[in-house]
Amino acid sequence: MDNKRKKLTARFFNRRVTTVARDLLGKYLVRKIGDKEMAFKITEVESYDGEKDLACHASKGRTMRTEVMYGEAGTIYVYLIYGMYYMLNIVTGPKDYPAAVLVRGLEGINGPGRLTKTLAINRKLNGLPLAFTAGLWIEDRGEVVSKKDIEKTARIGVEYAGPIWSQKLYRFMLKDSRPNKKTAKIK
DNA sequence: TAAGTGATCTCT
DNA sequence: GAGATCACTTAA
Repeated sequence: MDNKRKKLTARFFNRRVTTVARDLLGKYLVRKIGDKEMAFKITEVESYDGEKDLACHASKGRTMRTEVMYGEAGTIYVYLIYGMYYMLNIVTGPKDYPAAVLVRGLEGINGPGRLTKTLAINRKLNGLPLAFTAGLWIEDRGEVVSKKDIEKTARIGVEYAGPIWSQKLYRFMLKDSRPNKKTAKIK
């Protein structure tokens, strides 16, 4: 194994969700399908932190759908939204504490819906541990991300969570790989 | 800017 | 069982 490529373990994910989210920037998401391997740098993430976070699915309590979020750190949480798009999340924090990092953007791929389409991520991965066996894992390739390269903003599409939670700076992105967005309209 | 899409949750 | 909701994308 190449010593520049360190696979992130459950220990990495078993920390505060915002810390994990920030640290995931600059890491590589690796997807292996058959003999083919793809790797993309993570450029944008959001964190969802516990039942108290009204933007978090688990804010309504434990259900069949959210059960995965209560699981072990490093578990893959995939769900379908708007009837068309899969979202990729990584469960963080201790067991029985529902928190997860939503992977929103990779280098060259903007938008969480397109991300999962490109990487062929679907419901079959839901609940699996982030590992070689699932064909999906995250590597540290030795790239250093300094604090000033990280931009913190409010999360997207969570206005229903109310002013307090929708304004939390739980979204992290790399400045230098910022996608060509139209002028950000943050109201 | 509008609309499509289907799983999930909440009420009867 | 029925209806509302939703963390997005694409095409005009």
